[in-house]
Amino acid sequence: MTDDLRTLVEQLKAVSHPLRLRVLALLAAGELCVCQVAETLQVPQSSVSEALRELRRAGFVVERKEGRWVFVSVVSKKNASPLLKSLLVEAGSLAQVQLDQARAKAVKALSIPVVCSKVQTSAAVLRERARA
Amino acid sequence: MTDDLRTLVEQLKAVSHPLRLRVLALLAAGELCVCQVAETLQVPQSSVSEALRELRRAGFVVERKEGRWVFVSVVSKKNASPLLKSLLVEAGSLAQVQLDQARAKAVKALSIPVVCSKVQTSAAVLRERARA
DNA sequence: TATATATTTCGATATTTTCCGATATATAAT
DNA sequence: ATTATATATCGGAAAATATCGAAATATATA
Repeated sequence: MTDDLRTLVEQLKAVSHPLRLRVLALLAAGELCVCQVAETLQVPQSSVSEALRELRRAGFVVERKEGRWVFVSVVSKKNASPLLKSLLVEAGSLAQVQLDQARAKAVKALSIPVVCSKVQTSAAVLRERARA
Repeated sequence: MTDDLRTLVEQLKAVSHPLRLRVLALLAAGELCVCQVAETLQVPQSSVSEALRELRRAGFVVERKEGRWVFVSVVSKKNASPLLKSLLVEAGSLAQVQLDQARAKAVKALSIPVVCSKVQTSAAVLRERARA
């Protein structure tokens, strides 16, 4: 098997999994941190972390560290393959994905990571951001 | 998990496999019968049959029976999802796929199914076609 | 009818993937 | 320093998938 074939297969494998596809499609609506994804989708944090590792390996998402948080987002349009683009379009119309995106909005609105942080932590981050 | 998500995941699973992806990409260059695919890719015929079953389930290929042969091809453009279309574009540029397509041409040129039929059989099919 | 060919399905094993709790690591707050 | 929070990695059992020869099925030929 040639390398280029292997690479494409690996990319397809990365998204042919319910959780990984949901995570990717969720991030298409905007950056989130790992624990926000876990809270939104109601799955164990370690599962989200593993899902993101695969999506990163495939080149579909990138991460940005801020304090103890890791914020993830879909790669920029210029770095996205046509395949990824049409996948996101296709996934974006799924009922489940739309529910997930709505829930993420609610999770974000409530406060910084609902499930894994206290209000003080949120305040600290806001201070941190103001400084930067 | 909602049905629409499950369906998309199944479609992605169908192509996230080296042989299945090769078969699909091979057929993008034109219809072939099962044994021609097996001969072209040099894999057991039962493996090709199983690969095609998955691709059919996913709605990516259709079949047409002619005598004892089963000819398979990619679904028509109007039945192809945008996702399938960009996948075929992406796959079509792979070195492996281009080699496969060239080999299929040679296999077809030699005669009707090289590995699994005799010359008489080929002649019989030509007669059969002439009659139809 | 008997034989050959094309394909599918079966069976059985090997391999990979999934899943999630537990643990480790890193960073921040007190 | 101690504690709390966010994330990553590990371990390993259960489930799913891959693989391919062998048997079954279908169709054509002699």
